[in-house]
Amino acid sequence: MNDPPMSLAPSMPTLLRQAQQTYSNALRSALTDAGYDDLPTNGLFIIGGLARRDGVPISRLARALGITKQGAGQLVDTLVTRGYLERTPDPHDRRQQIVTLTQRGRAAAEIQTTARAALDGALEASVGPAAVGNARRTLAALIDLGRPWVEGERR
Amino acid sequence: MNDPPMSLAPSMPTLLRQAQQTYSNALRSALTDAGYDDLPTNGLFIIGGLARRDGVPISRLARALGITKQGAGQLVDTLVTRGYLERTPDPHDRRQQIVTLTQRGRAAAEIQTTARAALDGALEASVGPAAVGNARRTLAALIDLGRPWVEGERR
DNA sequence: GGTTGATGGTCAATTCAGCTGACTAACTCT
DNA sequence: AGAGTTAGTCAGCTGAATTGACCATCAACC
Repeated sequence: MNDPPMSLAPSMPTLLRQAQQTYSNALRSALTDAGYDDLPTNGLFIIGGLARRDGVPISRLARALGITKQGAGQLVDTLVTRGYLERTPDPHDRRQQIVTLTQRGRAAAEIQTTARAALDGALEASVGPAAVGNARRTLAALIDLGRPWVEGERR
Repeated sequence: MNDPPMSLAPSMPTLLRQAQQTYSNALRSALTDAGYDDLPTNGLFIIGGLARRDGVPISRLARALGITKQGAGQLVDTLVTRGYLERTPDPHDRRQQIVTLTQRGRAAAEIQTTARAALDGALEASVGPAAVGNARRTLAALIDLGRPWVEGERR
């Protein structure tokens, strides 16, 4: 199509993988430069999520990340010991531990949000806002395509 | 039951992550159904890549996957012991071990390619070929955006 | 022709992420 | 007052990828 004959068009999974790595590298290095160099990979995800909706129980994190609640619990553990998160018991449901950002966590979240916005902006500058909007909708449609499938079949 | 993901308007990294999971789930379950249930995650990637361009040295795999050559070596190891790959020394450069698909590997690659094409097709049916093409180009632009960055920082 | 440096790969030990299984505590429903 | 469900933890484990040390080969060059 657009490339010289030698190179094949990369498959969709490859594109997605590399695109994700692009974001991941950008966010991580912004955080590292700002001194937040001890975040586990999924920590970025949690911190980013909590930046928008503060105070979330662990099991919700687990579902959002697609991992077990034990895994989420461990992840929160390390983020707590590293000073990014706090657990506070929910007064309304004494089973729940509500996870919130500490000051350090909020600072890291802000760095991350800024870095993400910067990359988002660079992408829009490169291909135009319409193309980005379209790509987002296409990705959302793809995810919806997979959703029903996942429920039944995934162990 | 209806427990929507915790983000309001999903960020680009979230979309990419879930989109990738969609592909990953589809390919993996197609392979599992066909009896190839012992592939490690990145094994899909290697097999898919080798389906197009057979015979690749390990260090190239490492670069393509964005992992260390040791990691790639281990991955190839397990894929060899599970019967998907073969190592053969390169006669032109006696340092290199060329990795190729075995019969089993080719069979698995074919299943995977078919499954991927099916999902590609479903996506095109959902949003139209133009939108998919646009999304691919947008992702490629995003990846290019990250590339110069990577060179300097990455090993 | 022998040294130097880059490249390709391996071995060993370790870290890290996430999983399973088994369990307790609290809430909900009847 | 139970029975079932949901939230979370503890303990032990696996798998993937890392670091560090190392060897073999090739390419270049004085």
